[in-house]
Amino acid sequence: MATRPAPWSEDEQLAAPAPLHVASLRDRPIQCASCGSRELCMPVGLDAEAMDNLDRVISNRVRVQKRATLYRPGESFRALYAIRIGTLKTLILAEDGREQITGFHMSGEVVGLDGMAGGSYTCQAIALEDTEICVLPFKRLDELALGVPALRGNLYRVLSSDICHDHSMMLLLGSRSAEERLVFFLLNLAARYQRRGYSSSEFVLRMTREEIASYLGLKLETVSRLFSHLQEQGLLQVQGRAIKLLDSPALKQRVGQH
Amino acid sequence: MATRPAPWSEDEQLAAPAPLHVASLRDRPIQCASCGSRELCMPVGLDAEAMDNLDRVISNRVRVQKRATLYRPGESFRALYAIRIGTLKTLILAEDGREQITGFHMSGEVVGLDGMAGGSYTCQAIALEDTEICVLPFKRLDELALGVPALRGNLYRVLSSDICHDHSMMLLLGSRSAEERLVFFLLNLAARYQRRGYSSSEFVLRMTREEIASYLGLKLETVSRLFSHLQEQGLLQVQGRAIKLLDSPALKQRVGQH
DNA sequence: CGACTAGTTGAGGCCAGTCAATGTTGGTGG
DNA sequence: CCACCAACATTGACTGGCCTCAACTAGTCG
Repeated sequence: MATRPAPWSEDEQLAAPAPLHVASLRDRPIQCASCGSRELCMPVGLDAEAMDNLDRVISNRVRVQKRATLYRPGESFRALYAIRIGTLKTLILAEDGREQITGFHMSGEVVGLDGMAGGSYTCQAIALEDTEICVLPFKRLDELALGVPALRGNLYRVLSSDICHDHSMMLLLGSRSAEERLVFFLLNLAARYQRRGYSSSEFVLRMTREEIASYLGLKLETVSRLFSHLQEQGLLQVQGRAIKLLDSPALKQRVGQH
Repeated sequence: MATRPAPWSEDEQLAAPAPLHVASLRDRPIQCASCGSRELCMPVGLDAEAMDNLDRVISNRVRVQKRATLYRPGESFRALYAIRIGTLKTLILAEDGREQITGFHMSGEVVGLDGMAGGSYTCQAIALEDTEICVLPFKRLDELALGVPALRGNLYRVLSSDICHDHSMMLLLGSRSAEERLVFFLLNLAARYQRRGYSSSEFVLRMTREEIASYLGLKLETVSRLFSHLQEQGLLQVQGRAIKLLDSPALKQRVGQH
């Protein structure tokens, strides 16, 4: 019944050894069942057996150093990557050199989805801090998912959530003012930290002003000015990358949330 | 091995009868194998048997009248929709009433992917002209895909392509000037018409200036002025919605393509 | 024919970008 | 440990691209 093979069906072994800044953690036994991100990640809702099988699918866990690249455009698609600990940015490059950050990703999130379409990644993923990654070879993940509806659902969910995120970014970039963009960004970060058990009102940014600006379609000076402006109004406290949201309700109101 | 059921696993029957402006074409026998869009759509690369099975998955083909809604935010996710003939726009609505068009979709393209994540659609899909749609009940599509790797690949491809499209829109909205945005838009339309066997230099827009503007994060006056401006420069000819690209190479150069 | 929608064009204003100077922070090596 | 340097961040002055508001035209439909 099947016809031509799927593009990722080649062996998932890496052709070349990983570069030094992406070190394997193969020796360390880490399991989904004991991972702090399991409630946000691929194993959500899997029973013990399925989770065991997922552990076996994960070919490798790697550490990506700050500023190092996990994958880059053109590299052939073999795997999805789940973030265990740390933060990544993904970005696309235009022919003329302009670049746009398409997302900041934290623990439990899955990146590399852009590679499933054309056989190779279209984005570049770069660590914003030392980051630990679970490598999910796609061929094996796909095969396991055949027998595990919940895993299949999670795969679909991850893909579709990414689409929804991107849609809301299009709304942000297409119709919102600079201030609204920054406030949305901060509230979104806060919510994501909260889901991970951290404070939703106090956190340290992992990215530079320039990276925030790129993500929000602004210039770094504008982001800097907005931080100062919001601080003057008593809505938040900024000290370099340390952010304290002093009045979340007012911030939410400012962007028409609730 | 499976645990909780996937959210779309309820019966795919519609609870209520379809509204009048979305009429069923159940009686008309249409098959993927004879569909003009098959090379761009879900059946790409399927063998005859798989294509037959896909035909059986398609519960229904419907006609959506111009300006009618195919699905709307909050409506529970049951199916993906493949466009057989016609054009749709998808848009998201902000709480404050602002809206952003997230895509224009033509024959062979699949919409509704945003609904897979949360159990209900987050976008609204509206026909820009009378449009014929193949309804792909997701539960059945998913089941068929278990046995058909090529179909599974197509499903992944459609999802991932959407993500890539959205990324390029984020680059467009975040880093490009109004003129670049419009030129990109026109060149993209041209390429898509060409793939469907139509002229890539002469076509009729299905959308208003305001819809183009929304998609590109601009105002309709700006779009109108840009059309006039590009026409003055001899790059294209505009007569209402009829567009003729007079110098595609120059247009491509203007946005740094090749 | 009038009402309505879609599109064009002009005048003026403002938000965010650009350019530039200065301050701050953190990593590195002496 | 501390000095140094480069990367990061802040702030100001000015500019300009796109938005806003408004008038007008063209086409459509009852």
